[in-house]
Amino acid sequence: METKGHSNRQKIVQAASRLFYEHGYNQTSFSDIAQAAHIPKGNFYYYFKSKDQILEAVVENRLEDIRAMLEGWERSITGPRERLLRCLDILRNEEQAVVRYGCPMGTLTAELGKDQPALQGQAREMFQVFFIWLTRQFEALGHAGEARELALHVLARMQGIAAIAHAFADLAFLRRETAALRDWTQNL
Amino acid sequence: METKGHSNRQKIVQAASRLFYEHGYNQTSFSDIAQAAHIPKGNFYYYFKSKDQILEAVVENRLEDIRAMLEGWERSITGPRERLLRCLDILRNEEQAVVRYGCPMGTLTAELGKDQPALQGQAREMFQVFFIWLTRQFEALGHAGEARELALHVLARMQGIAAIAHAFADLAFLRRETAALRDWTQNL
DNA sequence: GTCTATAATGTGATAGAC
DNA sequence: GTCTATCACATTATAGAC
Repeated sequence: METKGHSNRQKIVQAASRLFYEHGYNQTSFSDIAQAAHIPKGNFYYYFKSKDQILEAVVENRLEDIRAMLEGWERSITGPRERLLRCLDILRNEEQAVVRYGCPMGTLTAELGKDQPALQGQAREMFQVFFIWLTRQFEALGHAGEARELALHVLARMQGIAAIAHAFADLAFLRRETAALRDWTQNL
Repeated sequence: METKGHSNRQKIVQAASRLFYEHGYNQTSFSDIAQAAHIPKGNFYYYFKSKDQILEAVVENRLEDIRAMLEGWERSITGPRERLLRCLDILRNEEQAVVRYGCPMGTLTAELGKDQPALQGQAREMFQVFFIWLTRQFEALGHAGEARELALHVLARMQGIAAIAHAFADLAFLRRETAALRDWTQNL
């Protein structure tokens, strides 16, 4: 339970999370993280025994953020359709980052899925949290029988938008396709 | 012009292409490639001066394959709609590999897009070739005014399917969503 | 808890004999 | 053209002083 944690530990996790997103997990070295977090290299084996464990902490940290965000929407947004639309807005709100670095969940999961199955299992959990939340929204919308299929469909559409927007660095495409996905959700 | 090339050079390119796909570019070392190609490490600086140049050759090799495939369809398949459907079939034909390793173009472009812009430019060319070909099919289908948008839409849908199928190792999802994309194409 | 020094390994790359 | 030996460097990781 690292609910709070020491300031140093938090600094490491946040620096690592950013670097993993911007440069990828394998391309980020201990030295990179230490430098970005302003922590001497050797010191941070006090907090983490291996690079794997930093990723674990990073994913755990992101999961907490995602869960807090989704639970916040459950409380602050009344209808399931409005909640779904709010979810799609992520792409627009993060459009600069998406065009530059892709989707933080998608690119990490893809990278680890190649040959680090244990680590990918961790990363996939982020998708799982979204999947469960989306499924609940579609059920509330009256699509109980196909809620899981619709949830995966939306996840895939969002991943595709992020992937192509990133590949072509195409902001207009991201906006256009996000709008189309909003329309699809409206007319569902 | 390495149309044919020495047997050794071809062995290196093919081994590297497979390893880049299965383990990622950054996670594949010179030693890995040398071992897989049964070529002594030192020897292959005779063929390539750097790791970048191997990637360049790999992408060039894949581009030739892609172009040959698309041109083959132009000759062997009469209607543009049938050609589009044939293109979607890639996902089904490669379903095992997609579930295991994701899309060869998408995962490579995503990896390099993080912080190797020069190399990403190479990889993106593969998407570009598909994009141009798809655009031509939609024009032939009578959608000249929105052919480019439709082409990118299809690319994104395919990328999304591959990404989620890979993330969840979900073969049923891949088949279901590919079928849905086929329907979309049929009714266009 | 914090930091320095350094070990052990693997990396991309080179020189030069055959 | 082919292969051996090896370089310089960066990497993850550890031991131990403070």
